[in-house]
Order: sequence, then C-alpha cells, then structure tokens
Amino acid sequence: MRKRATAKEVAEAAGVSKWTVIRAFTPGASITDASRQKVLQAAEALNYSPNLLARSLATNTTHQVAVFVDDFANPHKLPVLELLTERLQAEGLLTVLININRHFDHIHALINADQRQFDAVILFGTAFREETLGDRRLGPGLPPMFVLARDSQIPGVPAIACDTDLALSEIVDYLFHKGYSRPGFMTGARTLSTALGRRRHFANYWRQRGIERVVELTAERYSVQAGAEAARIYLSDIPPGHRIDVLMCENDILALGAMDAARSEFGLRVPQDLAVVGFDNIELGGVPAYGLTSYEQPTEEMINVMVAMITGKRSAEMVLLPGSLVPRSSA
Amino acid sequence: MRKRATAKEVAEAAGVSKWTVIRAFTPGASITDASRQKVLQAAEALNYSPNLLARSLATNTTHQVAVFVDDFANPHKLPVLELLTERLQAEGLLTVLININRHFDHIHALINADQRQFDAVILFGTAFREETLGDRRLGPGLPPMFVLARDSQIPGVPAIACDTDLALSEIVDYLFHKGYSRPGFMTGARTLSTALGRRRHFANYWRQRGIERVVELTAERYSVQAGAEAARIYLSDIPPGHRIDVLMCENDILALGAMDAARSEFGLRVPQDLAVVGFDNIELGGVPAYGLTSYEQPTEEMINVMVAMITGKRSAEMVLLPGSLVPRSSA
DNA sequence: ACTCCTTTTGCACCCGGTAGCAAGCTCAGC
DNA sequence: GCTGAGCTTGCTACCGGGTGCAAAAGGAGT
Repeated sequence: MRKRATAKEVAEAAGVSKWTVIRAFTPGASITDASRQKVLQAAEALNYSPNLLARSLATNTTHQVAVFVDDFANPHKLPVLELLTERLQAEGLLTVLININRHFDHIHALINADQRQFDAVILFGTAFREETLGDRRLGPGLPPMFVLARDSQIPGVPAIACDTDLALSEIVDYLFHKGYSRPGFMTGARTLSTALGRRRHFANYWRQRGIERVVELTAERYSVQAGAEAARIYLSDIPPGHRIDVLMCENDILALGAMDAARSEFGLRVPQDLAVVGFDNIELGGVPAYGLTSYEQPTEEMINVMVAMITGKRSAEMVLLPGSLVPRSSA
Repeated sequence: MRKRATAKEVAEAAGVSKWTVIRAFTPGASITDASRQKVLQAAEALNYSPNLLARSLATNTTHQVAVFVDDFANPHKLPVLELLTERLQAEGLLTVLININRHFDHIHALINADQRQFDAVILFGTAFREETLGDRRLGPGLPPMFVLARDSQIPGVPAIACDTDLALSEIVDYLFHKGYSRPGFMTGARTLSTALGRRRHFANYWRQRGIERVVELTAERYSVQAGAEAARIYLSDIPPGHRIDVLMCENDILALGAMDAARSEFGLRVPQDLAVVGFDNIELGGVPAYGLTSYEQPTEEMINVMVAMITGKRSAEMVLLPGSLVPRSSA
C-alpha cells in the first residue's frame, strides 16, 4: 500500500508512451481527443493523478506558500488565516503554517523555506528585523517575501498593511470630538519600531489638537493578562482625578484585559471613568459584555492585494490600505 | 537570482564526486572526516544546502503534515495550532494548513495531500463523514490520517481526543451537586454523530440521577451570534418559571453568546437565573466579564500522543484522554 | 613486500515528472 | 501520386537528489 500509479504505468495500460499520458493531463497540450480519452480511461482505472512533488522539482514551482506567525495569542489571527488560506487555495496555492519561536527562528524558517522551494514567504505580523536578511547563512535567492498586517520598511520586502497613520488620525479625531483630553497608550512588550511608531503617531495627533501629554503604558506580552496587569500597575499608581480618561491599546486583547482590570478591580465604569479603545476589532470585542470601540483592518483587501502580488498579477510594492473605525460603547 | 547551488557544483568545488557531497550531509554516512570537512567548507562557500524537494522525491517522505480545519470561528483552534506546529516542527515536520470549505472539500484536499505525498493528514475537528473515504476518486494508499480533538469511529482513522463521556459525567456530576435540575443542551448546527453523541451522554447522566427531561437548543453555526440567537429563541418562547436552570453548550463560543443574550436581552443573572457551561476553556471565557465554567481538553497530551503516532514512535490507535473541569462563576 | 579485510569512493540507475527537438502521421493543394 | 504544412507522438536530456553495488584505497598482520 501507499503506492501511487505513475505515468509510465498508465502509459502501458493505455498502449501509449508516458509523454502522451503527461499531455493528457496538461491543459492545452497537443494531443488528439482519441488518445486523451484512452489515457484518461486508463488513468481512472489505475487511479492515477500526477505526482506534484516530481512536478515541482521539474518546474521549480511548488504552489506552496509559507506563512510565518510568532504570536498566537491574538484571536484576530484566526479569521485572517481563514481568509488567507481560502484565497491562496483559490489560486491553487497551499499554505504552510510556520511557528516562529525560540527553537525555530526566522533564519531557520527561511532556510527551510528556501530548501523546500516555496513560492513565497508571508511574514504575518512577525517581529522580523531587517538585519536578519543580512545573515550569512541565508545567501541570495530566497523566495519572494511579503509582510502582512504590519508596516515595515525593509527594502525588497514589501508590506501590505493597514494605514495605521490614517487609523490613528481617525481614532484621535473621534476621541477628541467625544471630549476626551487625557489620553494614554498601551503597547505590547515588543519594542518594535512599528509599535513605537504607532504610539508616536497617536501622540502627534493629540499634539496637533493642543494636547501634549500622552501617558505610556507597557504590557509585557500581547495577552489579556498582560493588558490587565499593565492597567493594574497604572491604576494602582495614579489616584483617581489624576488619571487618563481614555486608553488606546495596541490591540483588542490588551484592551479587553485593561477593561477587565479597570472595571472589576478598580470599580471604574467604562467609558464614564475610563474609555478604552482597541485595534483589530476581534469578534469578542463586540459582545455586549465589552462593547469595545475598535478599528478594523481591511483584511480582505490586504489579502487580495498580497495574493495578487504572489501570483504575479500585481507588482510587489508596499501598499497601505484604509481601515475603518468601529465605535461601540467603550469610548 | 533564485538559483541554488547543487551537490554537483559543490562536488566540483571540493574536488570530489557528488555522492561524497551527499554523504557529507547524511548523518552516519561512511565518509572520512577529511573529505567531510572539505565538502562542508565548499558547501559553505557556495551557500549550499540540500534541496528538500528532490530529497522528498527520492526518499518518498516529505516531512510535511497536512492539517485540515473547517471551522475557524472557534478561537480555541489558535492555541492548539500553536502547540501543534511547535511539536511537529520539533520533529522536523512542517504543517500545511488546509482550509476545508465549499470550494475545497475533504475529497479535493485528500487527493491533493496524496499528490503531494504528505506524511500524514490530521483532521482537526472537521466534519468528516466516513462515506468520504469510500469515494472512488480517492483510491487506496492515502497518507495516514488522524482525527484530532473529536471522537470518531472511522476504521483506520484513529481519533485522539478528549474523553467526552468522562467529561460530561464530571460536568453533570458537578451541576447536579450544585443543585441544578432543569438542564438544557445547545449543539452547533452540524448534525454530526459526535455532537449528537455528546448530547446523548449528557442526557444519560441526568437520567441516571433521575432527571428525564433535557431541553435541546440548536444553534445554526458555531459562533457567538448563533449561540445568542439560539438562546434568544428559547428564552422568547418559554416564560420565566418554565425555563431550564442550567445550559450546557457544545463549546465556549456558543456559551458566551448564550450568556450575552440571557443577560443583556432578558435581564437574567448568571448563574442565579440561568447557569451556563461551555467546553474548550478558551482564554476569553475566563475574564471577569464572563467567568465561564468550562471544560479543558488535554491539548498538550493529545498532541504529544498524536505526534508520536505520526513519527511512528507509538502505534496508531484511538486514544481518549481525560480533561479537567474548570469551575468559575457561571455555574 | 604481500595478503586479506575494512572502509571509502565512484558509478549506474532510480524517484516521477517536464522541456524541446525530431520523426511520423494526416491531409490539403496541385 | 507527390509535396509540404501542421498536428501528434516518441525520444533524449534534465530537475537534484538517493540507493546499492563494485572498484579503489587504507591499514593490520605476517
């Protein structure tokens, strides 16, 4: 068992050469209807289908795309993965999900992706540093790479992401007109330029409205607990009356944790005592228990654009797409 | 660009034959230290690493495992995927995430998995029907298949899952001793034998305690909205006083939806007016806003066992592992 | 120096396809 | 009946490694 029929076997059964068998399975190949029928019949009898491994070796395209992920704590990843796999599959591409962690870092994953000749590598929100590309072990000729859902300026690695500058402008605009004036911003642990860039944009837009002071909170990780902990530290430190009146969190997960801590540990009402805003618009942020105001990334458009680049229907270059504010009760 | 060095090129550079190069990269091969060093040096200079595609073709093992998923609505999938990819990668296996949906069903995915010679196929909680295996298009000799996190009786396809019978026994035991006596059970839409089996077990255990009537609620899908809708329909239909006093849901997602509807639309207190129990113990169920009593599957053990089967360190057979009740405020 | 045995190395062939050329065939036009 | 264009078909060579065997090299013992 575990034995597949080969083109040669089908050829013998059909009384033709193996190349005719191959042609029968190649759309648009030069072959008469008669022989194609003969071959297809024999193929069906033997349950033949082409071995894609051998095909990949010969054609130098695997129709497989690697997706690197290093943060599984954010449930937002799941619907994006769903859409991504669906769109890739619609283009005949399979998705290899690679978990980037201490034991399997970007370098290893990239070498592996190269050895397996993947058609593309998608850095799905991973903490990827430009220096990594300079590593001697990598060599030239890696598969084309794309950064998804994170802004990045790495040359040769185009980012397809939400326009966070625009997003923060819209958010600050909204909050300012709601009357908030003492803003805070919570980042996740990673001191990535992109996270810090977001905070800087946030502060800039408040400054444009005459508000200079933006309190900075920092969570250890991207998790509900870490968000709660960061909020807890701040709220324990600062007495009521001196506190911020609106807290923007780098993602919904942190925001939910912060809301929990504020409400259940400090008895604060949201949004009256403390308004909270997240980012990603995860499904659970929308439930009545939270009503989290958030910002939705243009997931579908980002994926469409990126898949078009992967399949070569569009030139590979950085694209920032506008998302949309989702106002709910929390701010 | 996009050009990799081959064993032949390294051989020429090192002044040996290509087979010696291959041996240098084969652990335990018969080769002198001197030539191995010579080869490795040349390989490093040329940035050579073996082409895994060619290797797979020759050795008939790809070190790739397909994971089929058809329900991305449950955030529980994400931490499991994280652990699964990590453990597989630790064994040198990559994970191909395949989205089973209308356009790409089990049959297509299995044919594809076969054509790509994957080492194994994991049905991760998918709605797989036994008849599918009988499909003519499939033929014999598919990769070994495993059902993860769902009980299944398909011959030749061992399930590695949580012992739901035991789980429901523990849950009913707990609820009974808490004094609940008018139970309800909410299933997701899929009329899978396994979902119905769960409900049957649930009912059985109540019956053993002298309670015959178990109300059945059915959600359209597995989503917060569907859970809320199913609860809404029931609560609108049945006046207070005639209602169930505890609702067990097939998973946490449904449970959260049901809690939302009960609390914010019908003003019910949880657990005083209606207790709610879920399944999976997702991270967000544990936040103060919900405090959802749930049941945690032995994810790590299940994955360890299954990976051991895939790598051949353990014989492939059905394994049911005990999980653990996580009591919180909702019941 | 000469066996004899063990280790190392090279080789033909294989994995299952694909590419491109050349021979074979069909059929129109004369 | 002959020629030549155009479609079919078969063939050689190749993708980049792996396998098992035979030849070559190395080393011990006499």
